[in-house]
Amino acid sequence: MVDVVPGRSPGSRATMKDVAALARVSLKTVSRVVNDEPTVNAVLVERVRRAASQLHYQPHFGASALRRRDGRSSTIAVLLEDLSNPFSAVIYRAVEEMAIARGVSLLGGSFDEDPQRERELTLRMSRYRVDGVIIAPASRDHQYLRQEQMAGVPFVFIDRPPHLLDADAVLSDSREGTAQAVKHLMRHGHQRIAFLGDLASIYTAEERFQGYVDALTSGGLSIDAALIARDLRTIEAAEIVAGALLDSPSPPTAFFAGRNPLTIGTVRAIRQRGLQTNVALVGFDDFLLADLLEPAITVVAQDPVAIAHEAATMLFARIDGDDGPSKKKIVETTFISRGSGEIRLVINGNSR
Amino acid sequence: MVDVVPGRSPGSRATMKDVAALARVSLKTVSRVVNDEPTVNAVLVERVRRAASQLHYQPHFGASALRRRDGRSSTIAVLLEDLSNPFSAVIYRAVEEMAIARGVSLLGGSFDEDPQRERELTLRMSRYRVDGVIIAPASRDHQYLRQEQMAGVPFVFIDRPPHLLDADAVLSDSREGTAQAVKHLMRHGHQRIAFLGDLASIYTAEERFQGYVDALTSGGLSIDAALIARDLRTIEAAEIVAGALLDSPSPPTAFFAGRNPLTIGTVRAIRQRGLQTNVALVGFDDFLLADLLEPAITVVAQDPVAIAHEAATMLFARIDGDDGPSKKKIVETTFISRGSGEIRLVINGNSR
DNA sequence: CCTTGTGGAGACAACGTTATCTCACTACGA
DNA sequence: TCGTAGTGAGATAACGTTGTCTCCACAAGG
Repeated sequence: MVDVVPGRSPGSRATMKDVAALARVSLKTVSRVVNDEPTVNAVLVERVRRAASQLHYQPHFGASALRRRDGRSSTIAVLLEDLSNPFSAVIYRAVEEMAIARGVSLLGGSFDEDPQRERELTLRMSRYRVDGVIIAPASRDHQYLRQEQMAGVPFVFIDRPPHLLDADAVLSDSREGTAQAVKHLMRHGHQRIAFLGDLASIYTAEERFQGYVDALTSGGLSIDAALIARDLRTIEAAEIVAGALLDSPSPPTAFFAGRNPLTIGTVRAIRQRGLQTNVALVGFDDFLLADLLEPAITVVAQDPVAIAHEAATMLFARIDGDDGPSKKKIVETTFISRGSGEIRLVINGNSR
Repeated sequence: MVDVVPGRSPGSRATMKDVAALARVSLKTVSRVVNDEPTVNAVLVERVRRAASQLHYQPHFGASALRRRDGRSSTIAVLLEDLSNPFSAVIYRAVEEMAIARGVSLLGGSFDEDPQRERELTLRMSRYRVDGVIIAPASRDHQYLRQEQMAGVPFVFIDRPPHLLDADAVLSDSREGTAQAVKHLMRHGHQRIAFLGDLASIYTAEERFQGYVDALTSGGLSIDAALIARDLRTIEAAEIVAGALLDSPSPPTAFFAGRNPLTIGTVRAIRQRGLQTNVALVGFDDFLLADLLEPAITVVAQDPVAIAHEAATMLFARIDGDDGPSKKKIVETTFISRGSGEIRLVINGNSR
């Protein structure tokens, strides 16, 4: 069986014109059939269908969008911190699930906490005429998106709110979640609680730090700068810093780690020193296998699937014409006790 | 400061025509400036640039591609098993890095091992007129892509080869990697080695099973169907099956798990029974924290970044006109000993 | 002086599709 | 018999761009 179709040369595709010629109808009739318009005679519909399939006709979304009144590209952009990290990846996937039900495809991109890359990628998306954008921004100035909004592109911010821009947002309650976790450690007798955080320029990192401060302050503890390490990005950096803290003359008795890699780095540092049954640890964000470590790791879990569903729902509502005032949705965090966060302060061999 | 631009209403965008009018030049001159053609007077270039920026002009990729001779959409499709699993996510991200350097954006999609979804998503991509496709297929019949290839769309298969289609491929050496791992277990005295694998319909799952058979056969051991469990997809399923095996009258003394979730499920089953120092385990595919479990998990590691780089390089070469015969590239796996795979067979309390 | 060449810029058509208008034909009532 | 409404289908223009052709101004050469 030879898969060659008369009149088509390799490297080119059949167009409506070709289908129309083969089916002996006008271009417009093919268009009507392709778009399932009901005003076409059944005989012609059948003839067009047959011709289209014989020529392997695939409609050209771009050309169609160009001409259509609504101009929709059936495409949205999903721009996240790093598609290879689980938090971003799960969000992408959850949005994909909702988009596919609508026949919409996703243009995905990663910012890597680089504000310039955010700007370039996001503006680039407008060249594709995406119907909307879900964005976890790296920058803290989103005025440059005003023009895009005015051109009719809806934006939904996730994980981090818009700055200097009025737009929808879906956020986790990082501050409250962190405060709960730190208070939990305090209830277990800890007073020297170290904080490991990501870049202070990142909204969520700052929120978590504020939650830490909130908890200590509300418990009457003072903030000890020697126990605070910020701007940590990698497992390795956290491992080094946590190790240095543990080796210091007055080490912390508990850690709060503001992000997965920092939690893991801290686990490594604690393990290396054989302190895993003495030093408490709570991490922000759950991770696979947290329950299989010994002790299992207590965490403040986010719900990336819920965040993604909320964001996609908001975005599609906007695309469908919702022009009400911008909304802000907070998704609660969940505290999961597993052991590492329940280690009590031990002084001279006695549990307090 | 009001961000209103004369003549533009909300919901619409400036076009070249608008820019041309404002700059008092012809449409074509704007096109030349936008495309950096050198034959435009510097004064006009400046005037056009100013007008474009004043109107927040963003070129329309779609319209441009429609008209241009090459018809390139500056878009490729990256279609994987599940963007939310680390293997797929890392591949996506590595491709993204290479694409961004070329000014190409990614349309990403997940198949979830559903052949029909593969077909729908992939053909859908041709409606977007993507310049090329990287695909980790779910089906084992890719004849339906012939027409796409003939229309000039290059395909690069990763992780799994094309079937009934001539196309480039980048694969891991699953069979050899597995055989090595199973022989490693045999060298540590094991004769009853269980195999846990994914859907037999999946190419890599079948390859790994064959590697297992290769190793046993070459070592003179017989294949015991009671030790083989296939078509397992989830952590939970693996946990149940591994548990049942361990509880059986003649349990395996070692496990080979053919995929991350199966490895993790097996770890859980072994742990629950307190057998972690008695039963050996090697998993296919490395995972974060494998080294922090006790014992740490020995694995056959793949190199998703290398796979992605190879695939993207091949794809872009094709897009740039390489029309040589199809290529097949094998990326080697790496055996990483961490402890769980080095547990020796113990009989009556004596190490053999 | 005229011819020829050159470089810069505009006019126009076309990419593949859809919106709108028009027209031919049928059916039906007066 | 004719007019009228309704229906199905084609002709044409347009979406925002770029390829091609043309034209004009100016310079250089004879």
